[in-house]
Amino acid sequence: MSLYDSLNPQQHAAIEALYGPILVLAGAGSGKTRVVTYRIAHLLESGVDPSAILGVTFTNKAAEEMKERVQKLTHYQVLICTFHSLGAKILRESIYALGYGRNFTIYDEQDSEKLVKLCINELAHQQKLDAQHFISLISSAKNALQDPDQINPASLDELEKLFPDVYRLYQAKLKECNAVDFDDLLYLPVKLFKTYPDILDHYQKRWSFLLIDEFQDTNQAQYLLVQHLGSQHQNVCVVGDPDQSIYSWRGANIQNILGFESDFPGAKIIRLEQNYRSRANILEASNALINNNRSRYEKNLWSDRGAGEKIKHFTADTERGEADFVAEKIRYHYENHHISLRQMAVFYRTNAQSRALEDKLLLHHVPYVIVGGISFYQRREIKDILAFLRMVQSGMDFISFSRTINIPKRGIGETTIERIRLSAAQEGLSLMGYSTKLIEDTPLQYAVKLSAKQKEGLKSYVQIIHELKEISKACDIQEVVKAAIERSGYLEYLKGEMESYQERKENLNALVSKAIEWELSAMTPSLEGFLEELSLKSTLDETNSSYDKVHLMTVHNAKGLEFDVAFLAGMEEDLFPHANSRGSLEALEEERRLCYVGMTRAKEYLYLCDVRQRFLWGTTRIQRPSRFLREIPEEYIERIRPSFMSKTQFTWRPSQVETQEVTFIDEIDQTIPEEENEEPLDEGDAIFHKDFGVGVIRQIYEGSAGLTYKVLFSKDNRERSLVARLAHLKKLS
DNA sequence: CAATCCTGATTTTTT
DNA sequence: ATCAGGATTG
Repeated sequence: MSLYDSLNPQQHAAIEALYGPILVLAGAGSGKTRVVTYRIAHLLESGVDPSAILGVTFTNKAAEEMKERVQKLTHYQVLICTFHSLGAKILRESIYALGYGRNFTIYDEQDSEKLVKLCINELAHQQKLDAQHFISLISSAKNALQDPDQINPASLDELEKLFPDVYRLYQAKLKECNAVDFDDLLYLPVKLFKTYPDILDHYQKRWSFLLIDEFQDTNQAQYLLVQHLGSQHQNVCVVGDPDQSIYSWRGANIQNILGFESDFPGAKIIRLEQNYRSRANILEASNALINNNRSRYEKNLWSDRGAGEKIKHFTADTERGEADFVAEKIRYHYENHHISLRQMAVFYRTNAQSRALEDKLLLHHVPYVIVGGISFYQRREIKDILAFLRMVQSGMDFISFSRTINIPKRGIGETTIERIRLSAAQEGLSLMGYSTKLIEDTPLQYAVKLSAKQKEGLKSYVQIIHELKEISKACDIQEVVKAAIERSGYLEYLKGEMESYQERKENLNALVSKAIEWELSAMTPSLEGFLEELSLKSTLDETNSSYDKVHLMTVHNAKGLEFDVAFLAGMEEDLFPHANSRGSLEALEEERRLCYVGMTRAKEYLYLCDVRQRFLWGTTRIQRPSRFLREIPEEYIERIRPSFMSKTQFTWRPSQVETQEVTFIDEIDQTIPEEENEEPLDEGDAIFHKDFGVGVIRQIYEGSAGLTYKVLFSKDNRERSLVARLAHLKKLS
């Protein structure tokens, strides 16, 4: 079999044993994805039915990548999905046994929070309780598979006394809305399997070969899901690396990887220890770092890719200096090593750090893309339209009802909404069913009194939903989405807020495009399926990834990726390791694993940066270098002085780079003579900038590159420093 | 009772 | 800035 010749003996062993449980301990860069895809290929070659194979990953990105690679290798379609979409799939088919309808809605955190607040208000009357806190309590309870009755009251403090009641009511309300939350997607299937062995049996027979990726990040519910599905046939292959477990705060349990051996007796254990990714300097430095963790299984990753360059460590004065350094080094590698920008990445611990980096990259004309930043689907306008669509789908979904009923303004406020909810429940009707009766003047035992205006409004609302329902029966998804935007009068409603109208409108257009795209790609397109997909995907796919851009992301987001050049920014105490890990050895060790993940992403060049002074949490703080810097032996590190700072700063632009911001680069490059800026600008002036929109000048000062404006732009609330002679600023009013 | 205006907090990581 | 929560107004 020539296909497998390229594998090393350990990889080979992981692929050969088709039956029985296997635990693959795959170190960073040891060809894990390769093993999984080849294993699937081998299964198919041995005559296993493609529909009998189930691959489970942690992220959508990983699932898609693996699906694609299997498709390329074998030309078969194999079911590979995330834990959450697997849960959704199982529930769509079998949730009726738990008393929900199969067209249930999936609530995101915002939706859940609203519901939790309702519960708290109902139970705790005047008392003010922290909804966020209760949400996390509910989430951990579900991850630990605890029902409200199983909560130990002794473990609760004074403010948490009501927790079991809130949890119980919350769960009841979810059911009333025919909705499930994120955690339910794991929790309910396990419950289903426990209660109904025949349903479990069905799934055990359906998927007789399981492959689980990133096993170190599974929580209790996910683990039990795997255990249930695999307990009969035992054909379970799990792949993971305990050193890369970085989601314990979400309930991930490293012990799962240990427990595997006892739950699946006779499991074959295979270690992949050859790293094909990084240069030895990078790999050995990472090994040295992770060795500082006390609770850890010995492992020795090695690389034969040669020592490579030493890791560079740079200390900047401020976060702007740090960003300048990053931009400069990106330029250096791009020009001298001809490394494409997409092969370079900047990692940071917290999302907030991206601001300074973005500013400087823009200034230096370095094309970049932020991976997994602000979520597209969490934007208000998107959520509003989706809520309309959910009402079409279900009619019981209170959260979506209360979100949309007063859009546009119909004079129906919170109080009326709550009354409708209550009365509908008392009548035993769905929200839509009750509303229909109400406007038809059908005699009701519990009728909500409405003013003429409210009644008129409710009438038009019900009519819109009915119309959309008709359209959804007859038309494509994209037509329904378009209709939801048009019939609801949403654009007119948006015009009330002139500020962001254009942007929001564009987002809605993007939603329509997404619907078109989805229709083309899905095998059996349905509105239900479309909504489900959107609920489970937090970010809009970067379809423009064909552009050559530097990738910016949090270290968490970097897992599973690799780059020729990687920067770890903000290597400072209280930032990385994060302040919240102070005093907890476990949390600190997780930070260290996170740092390990970040470092091992780099193939050729790795930069670690820290800053003496950083604007953080509202103030400028003096920062100390991260302990992680000290934990890396000197021999692997080269310290860099800030002497490189040349005046080339503002002149570089990637020459053959194809970017979306072509116009931006071209325009900003034509330096305008200063006298053309006829209107003198002052601090406090409102200005308009071609690329950033409206802003206010916060400060004018003499910077290293000349007169500089510090401008706060309202579009994204970011402060950017603009060199006066390059900036196109028009004074407003 | 709804709509509008004001205040204060906001930043760890995410399916 | 934006969002949520609270007070005020109509």
